[in-house]
Order: sequence, then structure tokens, then C-alpha cells
Amino acid sequence: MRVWTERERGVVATTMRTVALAAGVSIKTVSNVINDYPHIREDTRQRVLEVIEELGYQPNLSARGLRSGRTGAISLVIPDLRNVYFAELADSVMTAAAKRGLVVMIEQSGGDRERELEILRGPRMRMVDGILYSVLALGQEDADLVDVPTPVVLLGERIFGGPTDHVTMKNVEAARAATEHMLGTGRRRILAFGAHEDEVIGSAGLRLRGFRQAFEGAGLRHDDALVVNVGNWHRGDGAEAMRGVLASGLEFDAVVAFNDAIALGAMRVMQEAGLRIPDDVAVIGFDNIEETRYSLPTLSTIDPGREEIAETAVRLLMERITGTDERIAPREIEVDFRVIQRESSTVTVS
Amino acid sequence: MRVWTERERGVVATTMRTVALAAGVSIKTVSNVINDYPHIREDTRQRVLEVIEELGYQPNLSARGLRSGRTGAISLVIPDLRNVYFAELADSVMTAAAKRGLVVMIEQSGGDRERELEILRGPRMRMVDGILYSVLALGQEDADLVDVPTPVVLLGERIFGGPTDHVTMKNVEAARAATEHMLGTGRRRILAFGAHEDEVIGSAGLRLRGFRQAFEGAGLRHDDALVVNVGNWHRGDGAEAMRGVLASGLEFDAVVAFNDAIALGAMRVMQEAGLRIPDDVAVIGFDNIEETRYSLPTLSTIDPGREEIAETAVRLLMERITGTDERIAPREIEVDFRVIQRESSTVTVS
DNA sequence: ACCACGCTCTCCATCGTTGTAACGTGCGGC
DNA sequence: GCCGCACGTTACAACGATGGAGAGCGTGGT
Repeated sequence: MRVWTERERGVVATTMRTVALAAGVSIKTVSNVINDYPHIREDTRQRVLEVIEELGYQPNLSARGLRSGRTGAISLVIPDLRNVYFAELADSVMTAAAKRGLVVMIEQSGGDRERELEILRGPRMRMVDGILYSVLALGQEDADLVDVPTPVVLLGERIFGGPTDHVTMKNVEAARAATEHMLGTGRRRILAFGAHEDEVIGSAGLRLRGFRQAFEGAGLRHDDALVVNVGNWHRGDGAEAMRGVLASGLEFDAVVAFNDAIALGAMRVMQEAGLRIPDDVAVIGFDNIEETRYSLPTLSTIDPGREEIAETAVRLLMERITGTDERIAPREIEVDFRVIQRESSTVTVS
Repeated sequence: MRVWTERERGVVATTMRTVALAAGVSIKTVSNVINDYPHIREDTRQRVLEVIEELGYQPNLSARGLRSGRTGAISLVIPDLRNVYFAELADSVMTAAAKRGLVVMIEQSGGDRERELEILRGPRMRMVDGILYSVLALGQEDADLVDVPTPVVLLGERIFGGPTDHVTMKNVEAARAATEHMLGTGRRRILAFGAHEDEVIGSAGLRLRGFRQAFEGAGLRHDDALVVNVGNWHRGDGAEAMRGVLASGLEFDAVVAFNDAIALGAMRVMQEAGLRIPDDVAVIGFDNIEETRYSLPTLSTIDPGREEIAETAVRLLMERITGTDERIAPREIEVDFRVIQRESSTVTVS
């Protein structure tokens, strides 16, 4: 095992001072070279760059952060990485951030209200230039609490018209389109699967609204008995809820599930019970997680435009971070979706 | 016209200075309170804490990082968050880190060799006290390149006996146990699914070795035709490889897949082809990702002790970060596994 | 009464970087 | 020949926190 010198170990860091000394210039000139300050003679620049290369100098980001007030890191607050949708979102956010030279710190809230607030106010948020905030437990009534000094861009559909920029998908329209797709295959007894009782906004509320609009738009009435509550949106919850539906003897020929995880959970239970998909029951989900392309049968779903959401959110956040005018009004951006038809909704009934 | 400084306008965040002024003590005393320096009178401590609370003071982590040389952040380098195993690993690492007051910055390498090296040497690594390094593309021959000044703990099975601490699962033993489980259900024509040609170490090489040991231990010969290469270990690759196997007409009655994703991909293809699982073919995977509990049928698998790996890795890293004696020899730690039997391997054949 | 010691707290320097002001120099314009 | 300007560079002072030295003061031993 190689033994490091103190300098290499960082005990005595290679600093701008070292570089400046070796290149025979002042510290500030080194700084100027690194920050592409325009008025530097070409040979000076070259000399400095050579020395930097040679010594393997790398700027100390803590010092830079302290001095400039910017750290080059943003925070992504999500409920849970094990939830595939959020893992994929995190991936997209990191890609979008990397393009702009930003690094991402992920914080998991567990969908817990206290934790969501605590994270926002914790000292960690001081380490970060801006926050992408995707919450599950906060709601419209908490809008004011999100008004912190650090720039925040809100994701998801828990709070509208708040004090910050907000990026979301077109929930109502997408749910309507999914439902119309099912109606288009001739199904009429369609489960609205994943509702949250009395929720008006929030993903569940908005998607249920879109669902109902599809029926109204087609001049049909929807039987309220077919609205199925699913508390959390994990796979197991979907499975459990579907067991309840089957046990109740409720008749249905299609499922519009409000996310993919519960759709997959429900599909498994239906298949165990001998129902054929899509012949007996057609299914469509929401989110277009990777697994939907490989499930048996493959799952029709709504592609919420995850990459565009991430890209837009990071862009807005950057604008707030670098922007000088604080008084640009909060922006609400709705990203386009697509209906993706797969095996689970191919068969048309008469 | 007078130009106001930010401080005068009160735009600037509250610092220790503000707190010190308000509490009528020196800045250093505030610092001492925050850092639990023992010799402080109780009433002084209380007064300072009250002012901190009142002003909502939060320490500036850049400044602390600069002065103390520690940032309180560690980096987790993984190939891809969309890979569920790594998302779950990241979750476990973040939990283990949070316990110790550390934040985690995740870097995705995409399993690309250049990127893996670049990340290790980039200036971002200077923002971080230590690195958890889970690589796919580097190999034994790169061991020396991992010898950087920042403490590193290596995860995975690409490099052994390197210059850093290393936490891994018992690949050989686990694969052997999985295979013995299959042999125990009476299967004999068992696919070794997920091999990488000519790989000796690396997950694939080690697991294949354990697979073969099981046959040898039982005094059986394994037909080399049943060793199936799967290049990447994504679900789609498993599906594709299984299509090839089915097309070739190869006969088999069980699959030991070297990770869950390819097991699930293969299962889907077999089911499409009308094979019943576990009646016609028993399947076991590796990793115990959440989905294995919900697939149809549920998938038997090896639980690699993800949480323990994460916990151990973070602990070792902390020891290196805070440790004074640098010359503690690199440690290799192998975490225990469990065989988890589920529906995909329940039926015993005669 | 004196000294030594421990507790509590302050002062000062310092971490590595960047913003600001200002310096010298060479050049063109008048 | 002087002025003004652009250029290239430097000196100095921050940014907000912490480590170390040591000051003031009360206590106990002698």
C-alpha cells in the first residue's frame, strides 16, 4: 500500500497558494485563470494551467462555497427511493443537474409530515443552493411554510398557487385520457383504483376528477361503487385493495389505477384469482415505471414526462439561484403526458 | 446615493456573530455551545441556546467545512439508481449515514469505466469526507487507482485485496446455497443463468463458482451447456437470454439466476411460452429486491444482507474518516446472506 | 495570605477562496 | 509630452466558523 505524503493526503492541501508560488504569480491570478476571467495574458494562463495540472490542484469547494455563497449542490427531497417512480425521478434530476455542473443531495422524508418540514428547515439545507421539493404529506394549507430563503421548486400535486415555482404533470387531463382509452375499448364498468377519500387536489383527487370527466364527456354515468380507495400507493396496498374488491363480488371489466405500483399489485391478485388480463379485465396504470414494460402482461400506462419534469424543475431552480430579480411571480408549469398502450389493454370487447 | 451592503440591509443570514451579540457572549462561546464543549456554565449555555432558537440560527456548513476540514457528507458512487438493487442500497446507506449525522451525495457512473475513474478524481470528491464506491467496470487490475487521499470503502466484488476497506456478500457460499436448495427440490438440469464468460471474480464469476461447488459437493456433474451468459443484468437481458435458451431447445427444470432482475425477465418469457413455475421450472434469484415479494409467482431469492452491508460500510468509512492511525490494514468484510424460499421454488419433483 | 489550579470565557489567527480597489505599464490621441 | 484608457496583475479584506493560547476569577491547599 502506497504511503501518502502529507500534501497528497490533504494534510497540507495543495491550495491556490501552492500553485501561485510555483507559477510565480499571485493567488488571485490563479483564481482568475480558474474562473475564466478575461484579461489574462495567454502565456500566464498557460503557465498556471500547467502548474495546476502538474500539482493536481483541485479547488476547495468549502472555501469557494463560503466565499461565493454558492455550493454547486442542490437538494432533492423525496418520500422514498425504494419507490421506483422516485428512483427514476432522482435519476432524471441528477442527469439534468449534472448538465449544469450541479451535484444532487437526496433526502428521504418517508412521506412524513414532520420530517418533510424538518428537512426544509434543517441545517443541511444551508449546504445547498436550492431545493427540489417533492412532498406527500404537506398539503395546500402548508403553502406558507414552504416560503424559505433558499430557492425552492415544488414537485407533485399537493400544493398549488404557493409561494414557489411548481412543476407538475397534467393529472386531470392524463386521467381523463387513460379513462377514455378504456372506454374506447368498449369497457364500461371501470374501477377508479387508488382514490383517497375527500381529497380534492393531490394526485388522487386530480386523477379521480379526470376519470369522472371522461365519463361525463362520453355522456355516461359512473357507478360510485367502482371508486376504490387505496391508502398508500405501494404494490402491497394495491394487492390488498384488489383482494377486497374481488371478495365483495363487485363486477368490473377494467381498472384505471392511479399509479403503476398498485396496478401491478392488483394485476397479480386478479391473475391469482383466475382473471385474464386483458380479456376479462383491462388495466392501465400511471407513471410508466420501467417494470411496466416487462410485467406479464405488459402494463398500459401514462407516461408523465418524467424527464421533462426533471429538466424543467432544474432549469427553474437554476433561474432562481442565479437570478437577480427575486420578484418574478411563482410559475406553475404543467408538463405533457402520453398514453402508452401495452398488452394489458389491447382487447376490445363488444 | 449610498449603496447599502447586504449586511446593512439585513439580507444576510444570521451568523454566530449575530447570536453572540444578542446573547452577550463571544462568538467562540456560541461555537462552544454548539459543539458541546464541556466547560460552559449552564446558564450561559441556556441563554445561547435560547437566542439560537429565537433567531433561527443555523450554522454555515461551508464555513465549518472550511475551518474543520470535514463536511459531514459522504459520497455514494453507484452505477445506476434505476436499478432497483442500487436504489435499495442507496436507501440503506442513507439511513445508516443519517444515524451518524452524515448526508449522502449520490453519483451515478452508468457502469462506465472512464466515468468511474473520473468521479473518483473529480473536484466533487473534495466536497466529501469519504466515498462508498460501488463499481461495475473497474476490475482487479485497477486496484491501485482506487488509492486516493480521501477515505474509500469499496462495495461489490470487482476488486479484492485492494488498498481500501471492502464490504461484500458471501457470493460463493450464497450461490452454493441457492443451488443446493434447487438440488434439494429434486432438480438436476439447472441453468446457471447470468454467467460472464471467463470472469473469475466479479459477481458472475464468484456465483458461478458457488454454483459448481454445489454440484461437486453433491457428487453430481453439471452439464456446461446449462451455463447461460447474460451480459448485463437488467430485466430485458434476462428475457432475451431466456428466449435464446427456449429457442435452442435446451432442456432444464430449474434456474439459478445471478440476480433478481434477470430472474424476473426470464420468468416472464418462460410463462409466455407456457412453462409453469415452479411446476415445470423452479427459479431462484439473487438480491431480494422488493418486487420478488409481489411477482407472480413470488420469487425465491438470496437476501444479500443489504442493510448490514450498508451499515458496515458506513461504519468502516467513519472509522477511516475520524481515525488517526492511517496504517490499519485494509479490511475485507463478508456479510451473511439468507436463502428465502418463495413460490417459485416450492414444488419438489421426484 | 499566597499560590496553583480548574473552570469559563475571550481574543486572535486561520481555513482557501473570491470581490474590490488599485497598481504599473504600454499605447493611442491630442 | 501629457492624459486617459485598457490590460494584466497584485494587495487586501472579507466569507463564517473553529483551534489554541491565555485572561480573569473563584476555590482549596498550605
